[in-house]
Amino acid sequence: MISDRQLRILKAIINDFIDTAQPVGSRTISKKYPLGISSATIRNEMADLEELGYLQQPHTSAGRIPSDLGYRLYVDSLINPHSISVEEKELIQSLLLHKIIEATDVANQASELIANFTHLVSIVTIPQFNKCKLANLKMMKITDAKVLLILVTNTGVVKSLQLALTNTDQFILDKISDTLLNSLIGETIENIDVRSILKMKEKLQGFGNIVDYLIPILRDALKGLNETELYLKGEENLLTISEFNDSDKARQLFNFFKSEESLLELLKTVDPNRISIKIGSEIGIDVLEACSIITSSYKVDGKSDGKILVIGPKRMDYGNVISIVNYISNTLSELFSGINL
Amino acid sequence: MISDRQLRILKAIINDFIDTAQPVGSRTISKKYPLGISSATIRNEMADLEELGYLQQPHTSAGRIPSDLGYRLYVDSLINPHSISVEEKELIQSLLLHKIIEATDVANQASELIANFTHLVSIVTIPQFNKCKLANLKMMKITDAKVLLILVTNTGVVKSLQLALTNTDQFILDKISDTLLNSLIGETIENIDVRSILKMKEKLQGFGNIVDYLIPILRDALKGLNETELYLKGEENLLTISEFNDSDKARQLFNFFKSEESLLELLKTVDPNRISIKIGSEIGIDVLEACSIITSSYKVDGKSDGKILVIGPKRMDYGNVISIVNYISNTLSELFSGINL
DNA sequence: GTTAGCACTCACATATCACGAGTGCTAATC
DNA sequence: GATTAGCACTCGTGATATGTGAGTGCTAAC
Repeated sequence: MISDRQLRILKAIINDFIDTAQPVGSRTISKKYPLGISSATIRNEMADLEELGYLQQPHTSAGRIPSDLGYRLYVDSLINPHSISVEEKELIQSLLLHKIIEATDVANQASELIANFTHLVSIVTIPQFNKCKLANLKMMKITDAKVLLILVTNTGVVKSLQLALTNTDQFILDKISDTLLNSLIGETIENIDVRSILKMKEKLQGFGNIVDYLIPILRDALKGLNETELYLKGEENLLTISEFNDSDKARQLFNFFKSEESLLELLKTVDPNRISIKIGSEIGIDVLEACSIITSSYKVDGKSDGKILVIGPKRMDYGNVISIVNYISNTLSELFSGINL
Repeated sequence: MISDRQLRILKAIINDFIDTAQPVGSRTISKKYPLGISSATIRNEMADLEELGYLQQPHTSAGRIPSDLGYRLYVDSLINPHSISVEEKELIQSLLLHKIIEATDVANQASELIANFTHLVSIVTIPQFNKCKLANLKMMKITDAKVLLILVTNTGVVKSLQLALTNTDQFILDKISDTLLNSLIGETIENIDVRSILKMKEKLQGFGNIVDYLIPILRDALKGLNETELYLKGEENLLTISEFNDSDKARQLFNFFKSEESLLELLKTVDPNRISIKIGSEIGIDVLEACSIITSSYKVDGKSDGKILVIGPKRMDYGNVISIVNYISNTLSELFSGINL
């Protein structure tokens, strides 16, 4: 087992390393942290902590740095609780709750906010639109060949889709829109299948051929809605992180972030039920060996749906990141559940 | 004056430098380029070219690199004409002309395309929406407190704006939308002022108080439309460019790109009438001293409006970039003028 | 159990050196 | 007179040696 004093020393070492990015020596600890013990004693404890696997030495005559196991212990029991300031909360509220209407904009803005507050890389996905219920629907003529289909969910999320529909008239589009809305309102988007559209064809006797033409287009358009979209922000922050300012490391990470498949794969591993932290090798991805990932999710109508992910070096300010992720995920949950709309 | 042979040598040197990023020596030129003269002769000519200011020597015993003046001569008269392949054209067409409907998406996609094709940094701005004519308009209820105003221009560009409007009914919104559209159709967005909205108030006698409430909201929403929006893509490409893989240089550029004001300032200098190239010091911005910028613009309804900007190292493949920028700007001009819609 | 003291280690910074790519100049050649 | 071969010279780069110091582990004293 690990003693109380060892824990305090470990915490001091990790805090110092998070600050300085340099291997921490025993003298540094004894001078900077008021533990009331000499550097020699700390040296002994450090040797023990290394044997236990919580620390490691880059080379014989260097100080210690935390191992993944050390970080694990740290995040599980040692991080300083943090809470974000009122000003930050107000900024988040004002940016997320006002002036934004499309789900994509919300996710985009949220991701930007997280990246700016943490100075790390952030990913936010938008909730699976097709699990929401339809609340409003309109078709608008755009040009002679294009029609815009606009869908609004009961959670206040807007999606617009382009349909290739020639020779239509706005009057007819309005009629069809109204009929469609009346038959489909309250239905979840994913349940809007050809069957339910066909049913409504009867009600539109006068417009038979347009409806025939519309059905497959509508079906294809709705199918496209269940792709996961993700919003990645703050890549540029990687450049200011000493771990990655070897431009090769940075490039590797940039390339990883460029590949949407890799990111989707990574997103699949997010535990939707709680904030979770993965450290270095725990992530299981070579490129991210030097990183830690903090994940969370937010709920739409009580069901967990959208995901939040922050990627940074292992020596990140976990307390701070957690509090920000937490606050944003709560805000998004409220937002998409319509509480604040 | 500069002789024909000197021109050929200068061209060879710049081409080689663009390839290798290394100072070019006389022997390299004599071996790689079939100019039919010996390295000694080339050496003499290079000394002359340096005296004329077209070349410079990083240090005494190194080869030559082009000066800004050398690049200037090169882009003015020596670049190899390039034309993009049919496959590339098709890719651009298919990505820009299909599935996209909002102006923001078009600019976003175009910028992404340019960045991918050139492996450089690209900026595309969207046309001043408020100079276009209104073609369609609808208001949609989203939640009890929010209404979505959707505007469509005669060029097929869609903009949606959120209005804070409580206690409305979709039926009333439809009525108001129709009346608004009827009075405003064909009007340029910037001409839709309070006066014209007021005029239409008469026609909506039954909805007096809602209209009163709506007018200031509408005015504010329309005011927000003339902000320049810009889409920056390809920053990550900077990392693979040897000029910037000193992570400090890269960071400086990333910071520059982060600052929207700097970029808007830069965009102001774009000559709307033709493709233009600025090299290094010609740009007049310290951070971009090592860069060249290629700018162009595209037209909406015959008036030049949107801007395109490519930023890269001085030793970029000018011919290639020009052809891509050219093609994209033409495609966007067509797109926003509705020819292909 | 704690701490002072000391020999030891090793990354990092600095100085030194050899190499070679590239130059300018001169003299021979076409 | 233009071109080219030849050669001494320059100087950045990369390799090698050297010194410094932060930090360690261990021992012995407290």
